[in-house]
Amino acid sequence: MINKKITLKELAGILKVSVSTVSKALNDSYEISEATKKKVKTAAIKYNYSPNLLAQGLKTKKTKILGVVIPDMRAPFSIRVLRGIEKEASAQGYNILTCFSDESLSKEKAILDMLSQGNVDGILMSLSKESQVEQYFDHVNTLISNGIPVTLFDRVDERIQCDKVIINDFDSTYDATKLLLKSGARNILFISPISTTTIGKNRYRGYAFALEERGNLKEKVLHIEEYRDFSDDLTRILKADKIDAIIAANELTGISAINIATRLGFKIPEQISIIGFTNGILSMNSNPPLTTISQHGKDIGKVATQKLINRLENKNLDFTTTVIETTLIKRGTTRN
Amino acid sequence: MINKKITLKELAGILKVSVSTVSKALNDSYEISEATKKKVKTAAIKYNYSPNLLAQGLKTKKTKILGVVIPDMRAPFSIRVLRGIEKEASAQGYNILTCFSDESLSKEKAILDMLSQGNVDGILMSLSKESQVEQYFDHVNTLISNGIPVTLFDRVDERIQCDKVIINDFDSTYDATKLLLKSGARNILFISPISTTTIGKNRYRGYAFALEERGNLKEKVLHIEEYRDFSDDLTRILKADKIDAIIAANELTGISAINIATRLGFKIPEQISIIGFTNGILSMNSNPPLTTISQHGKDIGKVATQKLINRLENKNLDFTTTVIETTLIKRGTTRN
DNA sequence: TTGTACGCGTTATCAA
DNA sequence: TTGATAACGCGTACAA
Repeated sequence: MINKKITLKELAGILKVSVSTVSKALNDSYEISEATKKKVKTAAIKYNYSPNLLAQGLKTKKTKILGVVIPDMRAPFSIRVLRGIEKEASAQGYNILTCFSDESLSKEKAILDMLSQGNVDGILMSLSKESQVEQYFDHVNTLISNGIPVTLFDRVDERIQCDKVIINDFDSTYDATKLLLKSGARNILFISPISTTTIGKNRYRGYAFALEERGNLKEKVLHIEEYRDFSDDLTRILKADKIDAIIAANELTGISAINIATRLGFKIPEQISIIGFTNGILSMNSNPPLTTISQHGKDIGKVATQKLINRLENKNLDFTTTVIETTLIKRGTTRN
Repeated sequence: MINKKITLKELAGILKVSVSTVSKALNDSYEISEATKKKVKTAAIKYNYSPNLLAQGLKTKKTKILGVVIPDMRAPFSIRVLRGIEKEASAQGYNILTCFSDESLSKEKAILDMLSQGNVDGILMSLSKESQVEQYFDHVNTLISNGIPVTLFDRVDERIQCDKVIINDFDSTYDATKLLLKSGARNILFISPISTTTIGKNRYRGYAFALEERGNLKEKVLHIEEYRDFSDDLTRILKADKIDAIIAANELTGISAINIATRLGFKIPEQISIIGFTNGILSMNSNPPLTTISQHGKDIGKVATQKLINRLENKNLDFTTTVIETTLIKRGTTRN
């Protein structure tokens, strides 16, 4: 019995003016006198009017909704990016429609299909593993050529022409490896659950390049499956190879490495140093706290959103790629 | 240059039939012959037709979008619920529009305002702290009386008449406390960053009741601020009071308690047992792994979504409240 | 300064 | 079995 929804037409009826007068008054059109504007606006508040977004969208072709496609919501990094996106979007008056592709190409296709049916003004997305493995991007390119702006973040591909926001994955592990070398490590193990993604490859390259540059050091790489227990593999390697440092290609792997090594009796960081990725809640609360490469997930989300909205509101911009620099956050799992 | 969007009208033009015929054919109306149905459908695929969701929504008053309002996306529990929601929703052909109230009443109002403008068929939400402190729920009740179905989960209030999904917070801490007592603990500290919420109060009550039942034991409660470092307070208490067990009212607090106690040289669980909340990624990866009360966040999300969709598709149901039972997951921070 | 009339892309009603 | 036509709620060119 409280304030029921009211339409423009009904409001016009009450005020005994035409629909268009009400519409224009509400939109502050110069054609309407201040007097009626005021009258209409107060009535709008009194009768609790608010425009129907669907009708408005249908008319203006703008919904003020941004589609977000994320491959894996279990990843703390994804959540940080999502927070950045949501915050920036809502600050700019946009809402977000969040979808998860579960790293699957077919789900990704279905999502883009749905999102291209008029609901969203633009799309923020990170490619699924499967898309990257299959190197299939037609669905994304179709979307773009259909006129829906897309901003890719984190997992991107050069075969897709659009705005992009990435981190310098190569540099991140290159720097991390150098730090470990400087602190005396000589047997650095690289553990990666994301070897199939472009990002995973770049992180590996940064590691490998630093070793090669130093000369005389052997690469040790452990490819694992995401969200799978790898304690047996790691235990074997730790015992056999006199590993004195570990770089993990994502946060969870870094945390698990700490736990496994600790359980085996290794002192961290005295005997084994560990560096992980993502300055997330896990790293801050591990024991000891994990030294990580911060990807500034929130910034990525923020910048990606800004770029997308910028494109929505200003046509004919050139596509650009923004690189967010990573930062090494030193905590308890590395020496000095 | 690829498959451009096409409308019903254009498709009708191509096929030289009327718009309504195309619409009906696509919707498998009994009025249309199989022959033309087939013809229309293949043409629809060929010309890449898909309905404009806005127009469809405007017409049918259904958008197949569920609004989700969550107070705090940093909470691992929220994320688990969100996953449950997303999964169930997408399984049932719904999409979700995710919003975060940041525990703020004014943001919560703004969000509901926006969501009530036609975009969503129904809303899933958990109340913000501020709403619970202020005991202000008019915005939610207005929404409901405006005809938008709402399902509340986790943080609910009896002054809001709608479907609800909750856990038995009282039982959860009651059981946890009993377990600790049984294992020999006599000085159990309860740490809570959520004392202002109904849930926080119930969790406290479960703890207090178990102590009272046992008789002769003193309550020890530490109220803290969420996401704030409480090591000083805890250190003081741990040193002064010979605490032998801790119950933390949420996951992050439990993890922090482990770290602080460990840093002070206490052996866990030998000297201090710890039980936390939420069977999340943090608890599984702490050192030692945290014994937790699993709230089955994904189930909560799933059930809440099912209830909402059920209401959307079947009118005039009575409101019900579903209680999801918690489970104690014993891991490394408790004895035997 | 205000009002009329049309269209956005659909579905639904009614006639043919 | 098919087709005109109105309507959903809004914005806007154009007329008044």
